[in-house]
Amino acid sequence: MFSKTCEYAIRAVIFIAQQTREGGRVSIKDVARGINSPEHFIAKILQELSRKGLVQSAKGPTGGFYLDHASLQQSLADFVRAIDGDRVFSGCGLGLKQCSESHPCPIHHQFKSIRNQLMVMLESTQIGGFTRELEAKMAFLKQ
Amino acid sequence: MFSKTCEYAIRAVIFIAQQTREGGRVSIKDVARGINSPEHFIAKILQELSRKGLVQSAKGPTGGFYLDHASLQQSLADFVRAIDGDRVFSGCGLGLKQCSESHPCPIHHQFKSIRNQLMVMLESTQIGGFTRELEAKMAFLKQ
DNA sequence: AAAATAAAAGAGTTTTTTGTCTTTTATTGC
DNA sequence: GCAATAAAAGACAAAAAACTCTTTTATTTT
Repeated sequence: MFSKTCEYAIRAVIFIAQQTREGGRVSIKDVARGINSPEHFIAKILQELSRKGLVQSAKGPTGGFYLDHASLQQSLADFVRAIDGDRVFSGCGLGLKQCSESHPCPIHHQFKSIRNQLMVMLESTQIGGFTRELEAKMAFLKQ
Repeated sequence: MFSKTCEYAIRAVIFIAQQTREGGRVSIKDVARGINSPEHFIAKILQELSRKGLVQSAKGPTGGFYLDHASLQQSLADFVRAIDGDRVFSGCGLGLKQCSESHPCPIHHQFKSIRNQLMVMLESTQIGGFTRELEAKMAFLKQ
């Protein structure tokens, strides 16, 4: 569904949101440990998200990653779009470039419905909304 | 959503179903032209499906690919499973190996619902069921 | 100012996926 | 039996995705 990069990105950002809920910052090392991902790989991904303004970072001692008020309210869809683009939401299920309402592939309409539901779900889910479940160990970000 | 291999596979099999609806066979060349795919690549894919008994083939002059009665009734889900496995239907949205009902990722439940709908859709769609739309040019397999 | 810390940047490597080319095997029609 | 046809098989090649390592830059603390 999503690229590995995107999976790591979402897990990382949810992790950062939880870890920094009372201010503070979290280092790449801790993120990598917290979501069980390759350290340098997740570093690259967070750099990218940082450049796009979807996560915040600070260098030096006491530095690390965190989310400002705006970032905390971004939806999962925003992060997915930033990493994987919107092929997830609008690409043809059978890979046709020209697939559209007026030139549909055989499963166009069925797929459209599924993809729309996926999009609604991702649009309506805020990245900062999982903290409680994670605290209560009712949800997990690794293994 | 699906691998390129799987996209080609589905398009190819739908094409074969349509082209051979009154008996007869269709060559790899024609399949490749009909769905606009790399000839040798789709050949590999059909070989694989042939080995698994999901499409039928015959060598030599008058040879080619076709679908027997059983294959025509297979669902899209069967072909997807044969190529991409069932990660599409059951894999974790965030890539966690251990994600499950009792050890869920934060979006486990939401994803499960979407994936189930995808599965129901693919299970309830027969590969041989698109012939009419294709004939009427209300659906397309290339461009 | 110097040392320590932590992200940013850049340049790889490895693995997987996608795609190509050549040879072999089976079947048909003459 | 021979030539032609078409799929099967196997070995490569290219591109993309996933991952690693090293150096640089910015910041803080002492």
